[in-house]
Amino acid sequence: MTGRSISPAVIKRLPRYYRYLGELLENGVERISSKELSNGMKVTASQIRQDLNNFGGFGQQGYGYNVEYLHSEIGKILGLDHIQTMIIIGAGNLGQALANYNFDRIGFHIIGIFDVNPRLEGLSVRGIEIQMMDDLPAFLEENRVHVAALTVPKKSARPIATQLEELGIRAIWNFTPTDLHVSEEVCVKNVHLDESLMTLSYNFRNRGQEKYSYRSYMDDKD
Amino acid sequence: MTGRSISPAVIKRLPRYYRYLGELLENGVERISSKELSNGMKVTASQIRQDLNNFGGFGQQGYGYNVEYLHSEIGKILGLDHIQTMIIIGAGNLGQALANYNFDRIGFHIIGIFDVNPRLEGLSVRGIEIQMMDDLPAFLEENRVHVAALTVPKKSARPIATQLEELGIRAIWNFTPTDLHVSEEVCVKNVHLDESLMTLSYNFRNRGQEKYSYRSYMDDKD
DNA sequence: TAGATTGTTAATCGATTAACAATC
DNA sequence: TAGATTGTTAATCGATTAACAATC
Repeated sequence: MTGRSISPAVIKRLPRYYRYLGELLENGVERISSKELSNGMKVTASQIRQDLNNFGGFGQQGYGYNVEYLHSEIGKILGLDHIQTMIIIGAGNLGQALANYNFDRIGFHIIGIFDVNPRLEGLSVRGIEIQMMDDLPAFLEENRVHVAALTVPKKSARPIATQLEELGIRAIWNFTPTDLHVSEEVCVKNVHLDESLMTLSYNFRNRGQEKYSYRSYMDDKD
Repeated sequence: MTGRSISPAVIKRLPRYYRYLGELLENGVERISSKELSNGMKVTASQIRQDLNNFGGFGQQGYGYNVEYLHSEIGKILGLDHIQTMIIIGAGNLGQALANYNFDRIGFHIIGIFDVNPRLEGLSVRGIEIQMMDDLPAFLEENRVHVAALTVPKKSARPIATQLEELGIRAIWNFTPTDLHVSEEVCVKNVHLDESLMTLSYNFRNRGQEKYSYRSYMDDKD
């Protein structure tokens, strides 16, 4: 369980498994085989078994997988089994939209929103008061923060990322349309909306040219 | 230029090339070699040359690439060389945030916002009046729409996607945390925020375990 | 026990990297 | 011309799929 590191391709599929299993759970499905999962998710059964076996065997020969158990195990792998805290840096439209999104559902609790605009000071979003960036260092002294979502204007993205790193933040969810320059210590996950839209544009304009394949699912639609 | 279809892995990298070249352009850089690009973008020079050669040769031996030319050619490949229209379905926080995001910058012009909530009727976001879903069919008769961004609640996502398909929409930018069931005719690009956050969570909790590699850039940080 | 389905090894496929001849 | 750097072919690497023995 220690040495080998898991391929990013595998990691990227786990949340989708997790979500699908969650839906099965809601529908009262107790057990499922890799073959059935394969049909429902448009992934090969072989890949599902390979993926899961990176983390140990969760199934049983002749039976398949227990939905509830598998769901909770994948949740553990993804770190969803305990509450993590998040702050939002940048209280603009996107920042406020994130604050209103229910990430508690997957174990992420938003405990602070920060901005530089004094006109926003004291306003609340979903019961969380917007604070000034100057207050951030003190806030981080008092509160353990796992993830910072970055929704500031492009031009302030890099300096603020540097500041966050200096303040000890080790995971940044980056919504700014730029690449951040932080040390290898800091995990960055980009949500580049413009790039996402551009690939949709490409696929839209060249649609019909791809030969259909199972594999294309994740590549094309994500 | 016709037959072979381009790998999704290549397509996914194009927007990032485009963005980086745009920055070089702003900084007045006229020419660049694949080696220099490689250094700046943390991708191998070999990969850059391979990627570009899927679309024909944009460079010149002994010289490298003309930044402006390459930027504009990639823009054409991605369909950014002419204005495309977009509507937003769901005028909640996320929908409004998208309406306020400047996608005109990359050639996408938002021409309509729709919702089912009558209390939103007549309100404007960035000068665009929110219309009722009932008005959508008539609107689509009058206006050519290339892309529909879907920012409705999870439970209405699938029926609305079906409706959009029936109304002739052929590209959906899906922000709902679910997979849509539409025909192969319709291009779907998912922005699954919850899944994105989950992979960040995984990487954050297992940080330091990956061996560093060039390749990991796109996989880890996107 | 017989049937089903996993866990896992082997085969295939595709994507990345390396190398180098072509050529500006 | 000599040097630089592309376009492209070949080699490597990794990820997906297939197959099957293990076993519930």
